[in-house]
Amino acid sequence: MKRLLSALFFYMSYRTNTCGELRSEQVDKIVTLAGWVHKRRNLGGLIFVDLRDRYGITQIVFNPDITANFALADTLKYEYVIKVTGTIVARVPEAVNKDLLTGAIELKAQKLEILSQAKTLPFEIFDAHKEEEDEELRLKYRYLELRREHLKNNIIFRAKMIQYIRAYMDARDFLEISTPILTVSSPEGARDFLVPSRIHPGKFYALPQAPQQYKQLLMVAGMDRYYQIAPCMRDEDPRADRSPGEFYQLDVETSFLERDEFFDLMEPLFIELTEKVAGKIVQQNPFPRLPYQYVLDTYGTDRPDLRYDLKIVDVTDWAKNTDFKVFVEAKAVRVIVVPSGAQFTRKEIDEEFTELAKRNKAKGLAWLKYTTDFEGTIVKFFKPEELNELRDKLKIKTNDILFFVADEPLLASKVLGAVRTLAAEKLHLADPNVIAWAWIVDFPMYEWSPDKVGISGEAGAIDFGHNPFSLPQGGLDTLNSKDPLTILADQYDIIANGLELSSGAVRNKDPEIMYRAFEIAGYTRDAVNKKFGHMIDAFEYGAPPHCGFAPGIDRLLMLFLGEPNIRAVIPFPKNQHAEEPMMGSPSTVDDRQLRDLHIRSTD
RNA sequence: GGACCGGUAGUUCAACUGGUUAGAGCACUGCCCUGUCACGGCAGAAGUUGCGGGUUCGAGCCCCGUCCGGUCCGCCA
Repeated sequence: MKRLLSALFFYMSYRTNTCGELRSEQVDKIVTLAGWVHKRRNLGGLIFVDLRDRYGITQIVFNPDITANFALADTLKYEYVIKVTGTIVARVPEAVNKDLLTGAIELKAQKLEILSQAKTLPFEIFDAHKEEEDEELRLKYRYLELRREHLKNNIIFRAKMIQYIRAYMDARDFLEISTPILTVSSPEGARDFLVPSRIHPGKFYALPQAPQQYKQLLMVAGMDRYYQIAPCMRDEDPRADRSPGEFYQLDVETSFLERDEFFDLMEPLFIELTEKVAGKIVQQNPFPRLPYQYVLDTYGTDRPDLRYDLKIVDVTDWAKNTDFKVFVEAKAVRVIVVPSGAQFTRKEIDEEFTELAKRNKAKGLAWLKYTTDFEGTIVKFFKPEELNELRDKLKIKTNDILFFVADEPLLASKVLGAVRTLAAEKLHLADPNVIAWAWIVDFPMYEWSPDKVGISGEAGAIDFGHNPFSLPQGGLDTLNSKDPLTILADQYDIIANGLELSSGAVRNKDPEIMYRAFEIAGYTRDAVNKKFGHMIDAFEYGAPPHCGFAPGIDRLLMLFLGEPNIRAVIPFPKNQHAEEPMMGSPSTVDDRQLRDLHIRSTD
């Protein structure tokens, strides 16, 4: 009986194969395929249908001599869901479609069944290379857009990458542990999403911006290797590379590892993802470990694209001895030499480079081309021997261009950093198949925050540079003896191709160092106890040394897939106004729900 | 919160300097077609030019307001 039922089930089953797997080897087999009508070509007495599912496309032929219900095939429209049973046949050599993996064969349909009809579509599925429709429309019908090749492949890639990460972590004794979604406000800077409590009138949960405190408490709990594909929620405005509202991180924390041991443990993951999952090339292995101040000076940003060299050089000493007043009087003069940059036209220099420099708050952008000799509007301010000295010092070659910024040292580098990016873009210096990973280390513990109100009541105060739970290098002694703005933290970033993927840190697990670190940033002992009492408390019951990081899953996908827009790697993204047009979130709720939550809307 | 760009058929776009009945591809409807794979051919339907006001003999086009969308800055690891 059981066997009879299963035989019957097989006979009645929706499909025996997928639309992506059939090859010449399966010729003469009788199969059943199910999927969507991707294209149809109705020749009158003969109908071709490209049948599509997640796995691929197979051509179906309906022929009145073979297909029992041929008339039904005449009614097929785009995106109908159908089930077809028939025989696999080899195509004649002239009819082989080389663009299709299944192009050597076709399915000769004996029986057709329509499983679901489809209305006229708001946009075409097969026309996937375009994607020019209004994004609002595409987001509203995201389930249709997800049928398109490009987006479908991105989402499949996403699943594969996460699967690879899980296997990697599992093989290294990491435990995947879920932390609460309903939690309390976190110390990080972004605005929280709040969830009103029904049971506690006037109180709110917060959605996690990151599971930062939980993962540290897991270390105290002895779960010495933790990870999670963690949802993070932040109520901030979106950007092309920043998902509005929510995103995912590979959240990681480990105990009993020095910083460099942690790097050694995690680096192979990024190398394997680059090479095995994304099929790209790792530029440098092991990853360079560059100090924060060095990259800021040399590339004008803490997340330089290292696929190309183009370093910024300080020439303040040289500039002081010239007669060019702007250079002599400036605090610093920095220069970037762009090989082959002499090809940039005056229009490009004025309208693109100088404009960019001004947008970045430079007063101007000086430049010199070197062809047979130096040329440019500022040549007249220098003596020949000064220019020769510069040429030798910077090893300038024919057809180089030099961009100078004279300003505060940091600003000069920052502006030239933007110039560097633009020049590289225009000269196509970045190889899209290469990923240049690097660790940026030694971030400052504190920074000057002009907007923060200090203890004295006036604007401007010392604030944490990044994560307040980072360990200051040198510990308590350093905190007590050095100028706070010179103290470095055991804090690091991992970057690639100009994208920041994660920050991380060796954490501060010592209550005394914590109190002192917060004190410098203007928090009293009481304030720290009130806000982080549970953390301090936990650290007093035996806390292991621990460190971790949290690379953004969506950013990793953008990097591997070369997507400039983060929404192309998220199945159901929110739009620029943090709305989701398909489901219609956020939405109003009825009065009764609000009453239950002790909430009244003022709008 | 601010700056810039945009909004014409289901969709992607066109419409000269303000001038006839706002056009084309794809999709859609009907007909023809047995080897197509961006199939082909014939015919057809489809529009409050985002919305409101103004200037003009006349506005898709110019002006004012407003709504919506995109990009960037502010914000944000």
